[in-house]
Amino acid sequence: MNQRTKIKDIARVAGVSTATVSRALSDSSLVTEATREKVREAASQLNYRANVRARNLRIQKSMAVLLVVRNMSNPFYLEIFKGVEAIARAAGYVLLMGNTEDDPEREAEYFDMLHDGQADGMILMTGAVPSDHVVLRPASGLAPIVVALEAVEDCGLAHVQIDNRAAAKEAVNYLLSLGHRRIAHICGPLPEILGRLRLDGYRTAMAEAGLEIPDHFEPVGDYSSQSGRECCASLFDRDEPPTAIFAANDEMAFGAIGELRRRGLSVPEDVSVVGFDNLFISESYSPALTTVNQPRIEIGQTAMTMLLDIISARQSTPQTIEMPTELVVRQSTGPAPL
Amino acid sequence: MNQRTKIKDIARVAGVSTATVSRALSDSSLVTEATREKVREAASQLNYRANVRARNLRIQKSMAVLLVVRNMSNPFYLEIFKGVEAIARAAGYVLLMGNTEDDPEREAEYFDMLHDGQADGMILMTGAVPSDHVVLRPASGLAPIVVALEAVEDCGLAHVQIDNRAAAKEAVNYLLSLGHRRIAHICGPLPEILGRLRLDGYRTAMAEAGLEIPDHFEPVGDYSSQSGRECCASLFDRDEPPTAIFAANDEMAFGAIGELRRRGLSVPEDVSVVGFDNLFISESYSPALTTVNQPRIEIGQTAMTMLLDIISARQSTPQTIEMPTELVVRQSTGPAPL
DNA sequence: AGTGGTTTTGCAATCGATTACAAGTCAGCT
DNA sequence: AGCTGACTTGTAATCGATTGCAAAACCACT
Repeated sequence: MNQRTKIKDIARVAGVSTATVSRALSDSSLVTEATREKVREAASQLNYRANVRARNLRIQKSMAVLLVVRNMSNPFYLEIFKGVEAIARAAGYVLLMGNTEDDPEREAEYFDMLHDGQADGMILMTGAVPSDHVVLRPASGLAPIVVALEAVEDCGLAHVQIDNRAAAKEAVNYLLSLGHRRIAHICGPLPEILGRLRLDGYRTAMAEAGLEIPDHFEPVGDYSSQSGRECCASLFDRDEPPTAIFAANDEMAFGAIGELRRRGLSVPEDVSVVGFDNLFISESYSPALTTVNQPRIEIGQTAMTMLLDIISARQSTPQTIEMPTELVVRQSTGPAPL
Repeated sequence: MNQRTKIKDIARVAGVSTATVSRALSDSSLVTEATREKVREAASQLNYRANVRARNLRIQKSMAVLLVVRNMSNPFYLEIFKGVEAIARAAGYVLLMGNTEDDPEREAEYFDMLHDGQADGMILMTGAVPSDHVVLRPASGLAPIVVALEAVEDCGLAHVQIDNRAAAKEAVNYLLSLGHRRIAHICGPLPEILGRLRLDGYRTAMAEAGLEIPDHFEPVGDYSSQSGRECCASLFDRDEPPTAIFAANDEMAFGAIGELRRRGLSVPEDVSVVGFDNLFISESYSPALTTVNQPRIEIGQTAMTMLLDIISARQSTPQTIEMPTELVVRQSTGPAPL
């Protein structure tokens, strides 16, 4: 049922050759206005739409880009999807979704899809790259891949990033400016570069303020709110608990706030909490969460724009673009208690 | 750079014809084990992957399904994506994302994609269907379209739904069982069937309990937390405010809770709040939100499974499957105050 | 009418696979 | 040896568009 009329039918009805039909419909300057009109007439009468599969084979493109994430149901990606989609569709590309679940085999599959022509390019939001895949070393030019918000070292790929270290540092500095001294950091998983960079920013800010970080002030979570809850509990089960918590993402911050409330502590009067990401929900959380905003829509747009530049060979060296972050101060932070 | 080796190259290296190569690689029983091995050898040596574009043209499929939503950055869809993706990939299909932003033109575009063979099927999560599109009346069989969580009347399309009315009723009944009598409902937009069904469930429950609904107890929001906040304010700016609020979705419930807190009311001691959807974040909200769970992963899986059945012509009449919902009781609800 | 030049059109190759059909191979049997 | 039938392989058509090249049409001008 997918296909009915083909170019041949139009040609017959309009009384011209298939070549002319093709040219007329693609607005080539090689056909007279009269012919074009005749063809258009026939086409719309027959409800014609060019078969994309045939065209793609012929022009050697698929007009599709792959967007690959580690976990499709992570809300963080939503607006990135949106940004990517907007630019892609404007350029006539469709968006293929990939979900790796951190499975190396799946990751490789998506690279294969690039290789076998199912997509013309790929935006990667998984930190992993198959070590030695053919698409990584194209015969000429740059691999049509943009790594977004993750970092792959020494791969010769284009990147769109934020300065995680600086952003974390800014968040901690803000807490310091409120008079907090005992500030803890709920880390993300440390095998990942992201978690390490944010931790590093935290440590740097503390060091520059001349503060020692107690041993147990750096519990490690996994970005889930449950882990935020547990890390928070570990902080408050000991003496001299922190007066402020900087969590490596918003979800862990939510977990921490829940745990604090469970313990009868109020935010921000007793403890201040800062998150990272500025999820859509952070603003309507109560208390509204102070957090580091990542310009996600713009990140998506930028990544897709870069990818288009690479695909069309406008760009042939791997660029790294850094997007600005911004600390959004809301109600979950306040002056340090006395 | 996308394509390098083709079937011809393999044929040459393996010393057989292209037909044999094709057959060997597709595990046809028409080739001897020896030949197959020879071909496999050559293929892996040359790093061969079949060109998907060529194959798709020949077999007249695109092995892609379209997932079309109104707004890509709505967190509600996340797990549905995931469910759809899981089934699709298991069946060898890739997932194309569509985003309509409620623009009828865009909606039509996605139907065109079906028509011109860019996708083999479509899962629609927009309530809208172009009134008279060719794909809606295929020459034979059923249009390869499944409508999920929205309803399109009289369209002859397959549906996956939940019983919104019953679910809403159950939520309100629960509040009634806690002793609440003044229960308000923050509605979703009423032009949409979803909003009307939930409102209807609320009214039915109230009527069956013999309760009158005051005029202003049905403020209408737009599913945003901001609108939840405003609707809540409108309820509490008058005398005899409700002791419980049933919001048509979780985000509005969050907004309402924020507003209640701002007014110094505590949840659930002073006011109980129930949401709808069970967003990922609702569990870690504080207080954890009592809400109606929709089995989103399963909804996605079911929709995709139905679609596959239609595509493969295993199913030729438009079915409607109803998925079960479940009231998840958490901390945002409690006994009615005296 | 003939010439040259510019547009328009058509023919047929092409993209790279799959597959119907024909042809070839081989073993077993009389 | 010749025949039958089962099993492999190869040839070439096909999917439906795009496009290089050649042919045709048209126009203006001598």
